[in-house]
Amino acid sequence: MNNINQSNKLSEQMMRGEVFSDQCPSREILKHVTNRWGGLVLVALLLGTHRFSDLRRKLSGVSEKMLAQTLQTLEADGFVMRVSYPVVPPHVEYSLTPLGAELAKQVELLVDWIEINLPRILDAQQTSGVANRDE
Amino acid sequence: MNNINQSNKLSEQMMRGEVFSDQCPSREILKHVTNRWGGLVLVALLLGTHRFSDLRRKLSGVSEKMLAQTLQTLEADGFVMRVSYPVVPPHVEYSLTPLGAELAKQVELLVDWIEINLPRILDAQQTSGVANRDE
DNA sequence: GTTCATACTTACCTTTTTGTACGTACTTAC
DNA sequence: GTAAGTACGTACAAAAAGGTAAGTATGAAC
Repeated sequence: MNNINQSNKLSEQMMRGEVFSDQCPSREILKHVTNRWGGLVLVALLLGTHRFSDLRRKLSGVSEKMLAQTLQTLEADGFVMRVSYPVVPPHVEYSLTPLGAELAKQVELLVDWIEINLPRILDAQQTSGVANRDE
Repeated sequence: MNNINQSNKLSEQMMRGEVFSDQCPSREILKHVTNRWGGLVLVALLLGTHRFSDLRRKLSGVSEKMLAQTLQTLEADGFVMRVSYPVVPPHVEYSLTPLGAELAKQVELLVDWIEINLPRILDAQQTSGVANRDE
């Protein structure tokens, strides 16, 4: 359409054909981060170590099952560290690994942008003239 | 646990209790951006205006239904602009609004981080010792 | 005149994700 | 002795998301 588009056709491909293509492992990671609770857990842990129940109370709406599952996925990805103290009642602490902290900061930027610009967005939704069937 | 955590308990709440609480509209927006195709479409459109079929070819794996649905949601949010030329065969162009471009850049940062750090992540997955039941 | 391309919509079905309710094991508080 | 708190696992159910295949309208190429 325009020559700008034409000229970086190759560089586009080089720089980031990856996520666009199915099969790429980054799509999987992105899913872990962008599913219902993944991102929220990461951002919550940016504020420091939390126990399981602390997180549950903080993320209003998570079920125990989902929180456990989310934490396990993030742990398996190497983003979250789990430390369990063998006492009764159980005491388990979750924190970010250095890798996880970097990721979490990116997620936080995105979430922050949305929160900060929420008024603009809500306004744009009004004036877009396009109806959202659901929600 | 630590006093750092204690001391910003209040400021945490002030600054970003929002997404953590259910009910907040930002959660909805976040969903539009983080579902299977939302983020990818935004990032793709950062490279310029695209026609429907261009996007379809670019995002390997999207069905027409999903692409149409995703675009409509993003349009309703005011992130994407749709311009249709009444010719035959149909010709429709999609591009980012200024608001959408800002968002898309944030998403791109996140996606880029994942792509760039994929080797580190894959490595961390190996050494995490935690198995992922699915995938 | 049959096929192709465009940008969709619709009905229907499958997969994935999320939730609910319960169980466990142990201890402290009432 | 009954309830509550802790950090989960598990079976089952519900909901949401996604996919498939077809249809629509129109004209252009073969």
